[in-house]
Amino acid sequence: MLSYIERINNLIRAFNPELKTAFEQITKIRTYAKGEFLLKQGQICRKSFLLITGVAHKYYQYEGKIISTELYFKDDLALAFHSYTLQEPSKETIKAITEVVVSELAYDDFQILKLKYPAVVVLDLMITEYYAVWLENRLFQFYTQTARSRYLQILEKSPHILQYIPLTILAAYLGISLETLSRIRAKT
Amino acid sequence: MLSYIERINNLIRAFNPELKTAFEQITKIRTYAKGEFLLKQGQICRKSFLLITGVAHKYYQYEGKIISTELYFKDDLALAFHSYTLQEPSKETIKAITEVVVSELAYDDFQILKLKYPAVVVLDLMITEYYAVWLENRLFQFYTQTARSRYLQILEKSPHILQYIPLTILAAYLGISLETLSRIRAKT
DNA sequence: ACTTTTATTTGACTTAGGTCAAATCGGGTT
DNA sequence: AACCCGATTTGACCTAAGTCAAATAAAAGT
Repeated sequence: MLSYIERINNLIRAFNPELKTAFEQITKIRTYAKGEFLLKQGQICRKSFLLITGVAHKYYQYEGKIISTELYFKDDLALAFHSYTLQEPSKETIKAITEVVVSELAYDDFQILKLKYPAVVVLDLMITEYYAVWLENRLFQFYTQTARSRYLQILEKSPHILQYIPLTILAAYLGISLETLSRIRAKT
Repeated sequence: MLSYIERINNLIRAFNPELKTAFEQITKIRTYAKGEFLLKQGQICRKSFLLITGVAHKYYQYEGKIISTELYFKDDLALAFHSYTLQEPSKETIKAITEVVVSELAYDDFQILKLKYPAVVVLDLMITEYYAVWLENRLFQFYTQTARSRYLQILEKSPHILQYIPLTILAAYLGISLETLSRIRAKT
């Protein structure tokens, strides 16, 4: 996702103390071991996960293949949007690639908070807006860029990704086969 | 977009009379002739357009090619999301394919309404959520479906599209070349 | 009806990326 | 040091879709 985190942080910082306390009370720090699932396909996504440390991966399977939808790092908000928003079973799985520490927040608690504090609805809207912009951007990249330039762009913008992510996952995230990624890396 | 319009309509129906009046006052019916632009690339998207009749097309140019991002029919809400949300110049253009009648609503007026009525923020959130789900779905289709099955799916789900849309635009919307579309249509 | 323009189809050829299978490379184990 | 297992690379071949160019077909203008 984009670094909309600053804007959102500003909004949160402006929350009154009462609301801040309310937030802290429904938020829970938790650690997931490497390889553990934050959400499994078929489950309803009832929590959002704000990554504090580590790397996570959201993906689904389609006709045997793994299709990556998102990679999460520090400060990213991980959730299966469709499932979370409509509280329906998720097609996507979220898995910890490294050990991951998250701040968890239950959907229901968040909804209750929104009823009580209109400012939280604004927060929700902002997060959703930025997710939509991120999606538009990803779609744009798939329309206009070749596999190679998508790879190069990641190299440039987020070289840290390569640190932690096995090539299988990176290939899936780029929407190409492992072999193609390997060939791209060979040249250049 | 999905037919989220019902849910949204429910929400709007539940608005109190005062808010309904306020809405009507800032909303304006307008007609665009076939070929006219609702928004040009480079402009800031300062209005949203709810289509009442007609068909419109959102697209951008990239390296000489036209890339379609959305087709709008009756009850669809047309706007260049990134530009609208951040009030930045738009990469996208919105054009009337047929004569189009819309209900226009200015960004600024909508923002003011949101400040005054929290329910409008909820409305905005709902619309944005459904747009994000629509985007996720479109991305999913590009990942998993071939050009042919994307075409067949449109044939099945929205045959009315073919009524009004020249194949050039449909091809762009499917993310394929005009020739490929023509060949797909030849078989089957 | 006849011309001009625009939309669509068809043909020949190219290309990015996929698939399947085999070969290497590492890094732990013992 | 020898072995194993997953990760990565390399090779040979295939396919969906793109490109460019030419041929029709359909619309619009006169």
